[in-house]
Amino acid sequence: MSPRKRSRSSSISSSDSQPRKRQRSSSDGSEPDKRLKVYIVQAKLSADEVASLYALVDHHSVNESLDFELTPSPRDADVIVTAVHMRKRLERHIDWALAKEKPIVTPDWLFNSVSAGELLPCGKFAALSELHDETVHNCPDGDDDSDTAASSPPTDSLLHLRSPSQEPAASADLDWKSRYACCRASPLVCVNQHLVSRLAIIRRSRELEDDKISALSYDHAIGMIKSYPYELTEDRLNEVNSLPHIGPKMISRIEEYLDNGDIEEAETIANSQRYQSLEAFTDLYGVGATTARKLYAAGCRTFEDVERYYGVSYEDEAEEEADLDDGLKTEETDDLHLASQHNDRASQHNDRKPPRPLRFAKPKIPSITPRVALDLRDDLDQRIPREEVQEIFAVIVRELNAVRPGCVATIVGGYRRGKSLSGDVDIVIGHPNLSPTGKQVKGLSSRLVERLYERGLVTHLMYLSGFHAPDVTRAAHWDALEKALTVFVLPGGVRRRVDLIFAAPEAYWTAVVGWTGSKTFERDLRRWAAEQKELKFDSTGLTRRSNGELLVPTSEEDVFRLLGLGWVPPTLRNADA
DNA sequence: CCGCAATACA
DNA sequence: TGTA
DNA sequence: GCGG
Ligand SMILES: O=c1ccn([C@H]2C[C@H](O)[C@@H](COP(=O)(O)OP(=O)(O)OP(=O)(O)O)O2)c(=O)[nH]1
Ligand SMILES: [Mg+2]
Ligand SMILES: [Mg+2]
Repeated sequence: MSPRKRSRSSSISSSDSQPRKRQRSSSDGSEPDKRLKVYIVQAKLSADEVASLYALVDHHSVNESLDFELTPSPRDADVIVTAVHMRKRLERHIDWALAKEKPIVTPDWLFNSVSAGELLPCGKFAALSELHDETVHNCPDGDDDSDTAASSPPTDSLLHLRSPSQEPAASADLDWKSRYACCRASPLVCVNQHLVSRLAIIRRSRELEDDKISALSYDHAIGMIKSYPYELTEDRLNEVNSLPHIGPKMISRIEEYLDNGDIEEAETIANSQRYQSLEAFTDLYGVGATTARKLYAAGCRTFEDVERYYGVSYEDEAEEEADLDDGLKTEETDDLHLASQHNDRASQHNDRKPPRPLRFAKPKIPSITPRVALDLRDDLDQRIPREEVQEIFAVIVRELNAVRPGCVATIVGGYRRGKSLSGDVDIVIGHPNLSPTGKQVKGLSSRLVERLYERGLVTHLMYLSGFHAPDVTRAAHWDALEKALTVFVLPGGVRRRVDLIFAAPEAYWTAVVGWTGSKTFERDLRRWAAEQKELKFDSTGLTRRSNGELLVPTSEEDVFRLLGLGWVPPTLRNADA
């Protein structure tokens, strides 16, 4: 989202970069394609285990740093995975001379590498002890021979360097003049970034003031400028003027910017008490624009005011335990509740719905209340460095594989688009092959969250979907996704928002696309699908509008193909400011 | 003039 | 109304 | 605020 300011202290410090002269390296340093070829010896593996391994490998998986590929021939393999431990047994599948030239590892090497987010040293995973030395020598871990073993800086090197740059080149038919963000290439930082960040202030103000349509217009204009490949100058005005979503109003904004190096309204807004207060209030989880305006109208200007308003700290939480999660609890001062229960009276007295949605097991996981949100603020308003995102991801994958081995997971959200700091961690979890309607994932959501909670890794649960009473009135396959929105903490660490999205196999790739963003990119994907292709796209799937037929993509690229779109790598989906 | 992404859940 |  |  937008750069969060350190609220609190005044200092206006507009630290935005000035109009750039810097050339962005156009070639975008893509790698010479380092896909690691994996050969899997099926012997001694159950069908399930084989399927799991194939799933891991086949879906290049986990994050962009690891890129596997199945190979049908051991001779072409960079690594051979087997559960066989004896020479005689292995020789039935692989020529011994060949075996000595390859790293021969156990399936655990693959799982653990995926968990760690990097290729691990093979030593501990040698499948045959008598080939241990050869295996170590041929191991694809780290960089060839330099053998810094990658063990000292555990989850770094490979990952950190490779993730921001992206893999396959963007499709040729991207067009910066298109009116859909999903047809354009939008880098994280564009050549006119300073202008973009000024427009973003106006946009944000419109949003806070509940002028959604105006905000949308600025979203569109910002998106156009983000993908405009030239530095804006007077002589480009004509060209820019002819761009979609750039009308008279936006042109006047741009002209003002070119003349004065800034936009006055943006400056005024940014300096206004109201804007600063509203912006700060919405940093509180559960406080949106509407609530922020109400707080402001109630006289609040600073966080101290809000704390007072909601009843200051301490608040013995003795009575907190007693009440159940969704019975309304008249909390806080009479007027402003954070978004919460607005049970229409109908269901209030009516015992229609399942009396107990089968409450999450034993010790209830704390949910979010206004007080909790205030307590969490100091942690949650800190943004998350990439390295920590990877760390959190590795832990979650580790726990996930304990709960359901063979799952595939991908970090999505801003991280995947290359942001160096993220507001939260978004993870899509799937089990790409196997089982028609996600029997593998259903219910996984609560099981994983329970486990994380028991281990002290999840402290709060603000949202959990996935239990379904036999409610008939469910149109599409909305149950193709389960979500858990959590507060997660590594031992001794800062508490972080972590979103877990569990996808049924047929929804896995649309979920990846749907959760990679950016937000404007997503809206335009849906618009494109509807307006140009008579398709309906959302993170649960892609359907034909005529007959509702479900189109099931087999890869992320396939999602774009089915939509009739050129490939846009995640790092070029940054259509928002 | 009308539509602008999408939609279940708390 | 807020959330992804 | 803009596109159709
Ligand atoms: O209204 C929304 C909000 C989110 N998303 C998708 C796109 C977005 O990229 C993704 C993850 O949402 P999140 O709020 O985590 O945003 P982000 O892009 O990951 O940025 P941040 O670094 O703030 O988490 O979910 C939508 O499609 N519509
Ligand atoms: Mg995110
Ligand atoms: Mg998120």
